[in-house]
Amino acid sequence: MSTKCENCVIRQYNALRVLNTEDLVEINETKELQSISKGDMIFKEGQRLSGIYCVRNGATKLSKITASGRDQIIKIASKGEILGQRSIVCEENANLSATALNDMEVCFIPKSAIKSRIAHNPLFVKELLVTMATELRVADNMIIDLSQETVKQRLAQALLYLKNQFGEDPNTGDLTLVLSREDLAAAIGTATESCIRLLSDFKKKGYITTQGKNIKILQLEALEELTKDF
Amino acid sequence: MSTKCENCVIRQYNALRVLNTEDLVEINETKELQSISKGDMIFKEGQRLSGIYCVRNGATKLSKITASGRDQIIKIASKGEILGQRSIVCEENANLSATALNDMEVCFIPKSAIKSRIAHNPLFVKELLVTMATELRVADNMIIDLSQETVKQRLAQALLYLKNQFGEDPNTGDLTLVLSREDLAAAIGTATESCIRLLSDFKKKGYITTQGKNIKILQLEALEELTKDF
DNA sequence: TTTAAAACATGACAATTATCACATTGAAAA
DNA sequence: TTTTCAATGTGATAATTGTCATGTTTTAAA
Repeated sequence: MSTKCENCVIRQYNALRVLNTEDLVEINETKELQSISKGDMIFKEGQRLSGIYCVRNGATKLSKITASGRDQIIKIASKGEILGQRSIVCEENANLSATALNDMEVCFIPKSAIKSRIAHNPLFVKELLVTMATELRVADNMIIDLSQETVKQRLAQALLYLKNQFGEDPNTGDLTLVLSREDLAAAIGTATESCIRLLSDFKKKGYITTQGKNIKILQLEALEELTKDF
Repeated sequence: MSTKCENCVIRQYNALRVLNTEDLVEINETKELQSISKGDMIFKEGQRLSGIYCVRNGATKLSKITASGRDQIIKIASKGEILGQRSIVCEENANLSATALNDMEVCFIPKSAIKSRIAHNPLFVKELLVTMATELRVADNMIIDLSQETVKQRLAQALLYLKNQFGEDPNTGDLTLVLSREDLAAAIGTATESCIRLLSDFKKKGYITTQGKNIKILQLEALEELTKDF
């Protein structure tokens, strides 16, 4: 896979797709390819960002940790998604932390290059706007889920989301994106023990099987049924 | 207060502020001033919007109702805020319903006029982008609150928010924006009965007094203390 | 003003979920 | 390989919150 922005296919997934060759050449000259190891933090809540990160490979959690010590995952970003664009647009410090869920490759694009595109390329701004508006809808719906659905329903939803978004191993049938029980709990907004307990429950009922951290969905329909409110 | 967009001070509060006179004259010709009575729905989740609404007076709740019958308030919008811009930007149906919390005056601006500004005024798009990005931060933080704070903490926060955002009656000291117990419960994501019970609790402790739907904050510090996690 | 309906309030109870304690497993390092 | 530590898993229990029932008050309409 080419590391030149002009030839990069990743950008088809995000707002960078609308940039012309001239813009892309300029971004390519300033960007920096970075390798991030599983568990490493790309940036931390409250930190001033000096650019955005375009995910080439791997997945990251965007989360916030509170005084009570537990953290809540707002979003899982993967291939093609951009991190930090909200902060750059608002000229604010990061509101969330980004932590690698597995080994990652990201392209760091300095703030100046992005700001310059925002200033001169209206089409790019429009694309950013649509992206941000879509993220807002997703966040609003997450608010609804958190306030209206039980932990069991949210776990079922999360498993279906992981299957749809990241797929299953063609050999084993296990969910491709492997989360620790702690991260899975943080994604659905519950205590780790509650999450584990419900996974055991799902196992007992034959909806899933587990092997270490790996999870395999056996009865898709049962999980889908759970997500419906009666 | 003038009803001509060119002279309207309300637009200082939103993205319309960056439009030039020419743009404003065009919008003024197509806009329509509407009166909305308390309790009326401006638009409903799933509905196709034919424009945006600029709030001149009054307040509205943006909420979503689920199959289980309860609704969750995502946001309270008031003077100067724009409703429906997310849907227009994404060309999607409304994700939330907007219901008047008191009598309102809104300016309806047809989709075509807004789309035309988006197409030709990069500065306007940039402003929309910043607005949307800010709303996204607010939504993300609401997710954190819902998952990490207790109902009691969220109620304390909501009361403080109502005071800061809408103020208190200079005579009585009551919170200016009056919400039904049901709406207050929907705002903090709990059952109406739980909300009422906690209000009674706050009364017993002397933090607040109530008279009908009116609430007066007596001990600001006590409520602020509650919002802190130990 | 009277009456009906809606909103508010509280008790009793059940369900959900968190917390603490501790056992077991698995993964990584010595 | 052995050892060590973190992650996973389970039980017991408590705290929080939701639900249902029912009475009271307020509001709006006849």
